[in-house]
Amino acid sequence: MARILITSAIPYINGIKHLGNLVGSQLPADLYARYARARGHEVLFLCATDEHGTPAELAAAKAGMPVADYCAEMWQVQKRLSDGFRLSFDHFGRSSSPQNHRLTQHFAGRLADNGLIEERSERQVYSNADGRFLPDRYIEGTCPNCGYDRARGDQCENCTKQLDPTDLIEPRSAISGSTDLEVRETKHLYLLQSRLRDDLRDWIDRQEGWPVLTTSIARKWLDDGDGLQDRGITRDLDWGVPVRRGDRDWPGMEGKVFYVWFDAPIEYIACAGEWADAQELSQSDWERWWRTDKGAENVRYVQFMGKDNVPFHTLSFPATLLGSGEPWKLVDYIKSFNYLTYDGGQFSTSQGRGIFMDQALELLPADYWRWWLLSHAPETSDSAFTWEAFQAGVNKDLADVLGNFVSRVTKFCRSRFGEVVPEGGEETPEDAALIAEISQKVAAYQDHMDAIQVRKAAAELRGIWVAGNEYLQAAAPWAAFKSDPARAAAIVRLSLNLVALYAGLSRPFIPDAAEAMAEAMGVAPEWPEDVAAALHRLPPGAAFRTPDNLFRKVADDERDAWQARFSGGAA
RNA sequence: GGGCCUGUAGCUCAAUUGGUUAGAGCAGAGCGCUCAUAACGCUUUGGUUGGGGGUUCGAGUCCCUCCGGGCCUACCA
Repeated sequence: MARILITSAIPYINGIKHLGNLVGSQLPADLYARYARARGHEVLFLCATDEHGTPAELAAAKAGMPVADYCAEMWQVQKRLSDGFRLSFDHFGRSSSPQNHRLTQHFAGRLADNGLIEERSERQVYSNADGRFLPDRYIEGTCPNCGYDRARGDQCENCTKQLDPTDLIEPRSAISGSTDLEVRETKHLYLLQSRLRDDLRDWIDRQEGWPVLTTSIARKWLDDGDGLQDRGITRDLDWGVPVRRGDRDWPGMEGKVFYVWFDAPIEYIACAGEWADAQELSQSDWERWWRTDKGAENVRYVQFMGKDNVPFHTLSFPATLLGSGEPWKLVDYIKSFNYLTYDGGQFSTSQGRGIFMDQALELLPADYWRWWLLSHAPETSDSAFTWEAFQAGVNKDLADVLGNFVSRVTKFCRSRFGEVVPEGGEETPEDAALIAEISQKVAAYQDHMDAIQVRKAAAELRGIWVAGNEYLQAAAPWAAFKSDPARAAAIVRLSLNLVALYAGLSRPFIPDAAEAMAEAMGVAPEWPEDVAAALHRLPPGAAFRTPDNLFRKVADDERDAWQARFSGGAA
């Protein structure tokens, strides 16, 4: 029994996320959270929307809404979709929460008190037409290197040369197209991460077993060029956490907000506060997860994220926590993921290419997506979504191997013995061998889940399902029924127990089907800490219900129709 | 340009970190079963581990080089 704090990278607010986003953070985090709870650990699983920054302001403007209203509405949308995918967050918060405002300002104050924040003057491009400063990538113009006329202020996408906005020929606002731009002087706060470089490196070096993806990105940032760079943590925007030094004003910083990447990770902590408030708990109830002086010293903290998020979670956020000088809990394990590609290219929000969470749930129930995405999680390299593979995977694994097993067992029993767990018959060495095999496979499954090896865990779970079919085929209760009905009863009894066992084991991956299996067997979907005992769990004579088929198959023509529909262009 | 990751059967992936004959699933072929969603089970075809060179008793694994794919490169998040 341990205490495990789990956070998923918080999804940005400006629209519905696609399946690539989902499989890179929220879905594996949910898998692990569900597993940890099933094993009896105390879990706090948190996620939230990431609401600040320029893209949120622009998306709200495009929707013709005040940004606060837009975010509130999009939070509702994302919450509903999270529920649809059965993401079991203990709380789904918002980075715009009052709790996060206070905490972000608190951290800034602590960092300033510790000499880790510096005010710097810099020159940035201001658009008079848009009435705002423009981040580099929101400035377009002609590339001085290759002549491409839609180069961005940070980099030319055509020749990949890195640019400064002032390098562009005929620069214009990417938002309005206006060329009425000027360079203005503005002051910003910088977090002096460079001073924490050695502390951060020591901390990274102490970690064992982190994915190569995680540590290599962290080391690259620590050692690249002049080493870890200081980072501006404020912006000239309206929407965000107002810059304050703790609970005091910050002279010279009026009208500015903290940079979204400064306040977003802090929301992991603030979200625990939101959770406590929502549950009518006290401050100490969330602090025991986050403060090592208040109970968090024995918490294991695991983060899930896509690879693009790694620098902020390995460096910036730890710098914030370490630099505060306060005993905040640092992450113990960072599980990072590569990208899921769609039919050979990138999922693209702007081009409407790929499948988005709302669309996915219109096509098929959550379990189909959860199973396929998790069993193909991009752990070692980018992995590809194709409709052919998706169809083959869900049809074979879910409908044929698992669904059909439940169907053949329950329907055979119903037709020969009725809808009750049959009594009588001796347990044979064949049965004992199955129990031993399942026990061994469950141990392997648990090892993979403990190590957060998602694909290996999925493969092992599938193997456990397959073992049921192998057993049934070899034991052949339909043959035994004619010569030795008692033996057939024993085989069927064990097989029905397998269905109940599968419910508990499968629940982290496919929670709805697991519930259906458990309900049919008249039990709760519990984790089999003792497999042998679990396989004798159903009392002879107990009633069960033959469930509807757990999974339908994806037909070739609907696969083709979906492929055509989601080929892109139709945003 | 620099850095990181990656390349294994037609496809998707393993391979206990240098150790026997490189393994699974899917797809293909054959057989079996008839309880079941034409499902299940058994058997089986299929590999010069991207090419070349090197180190080693031994290389998918380490080194060099070439070729291909991907990502990151710090003011998008």
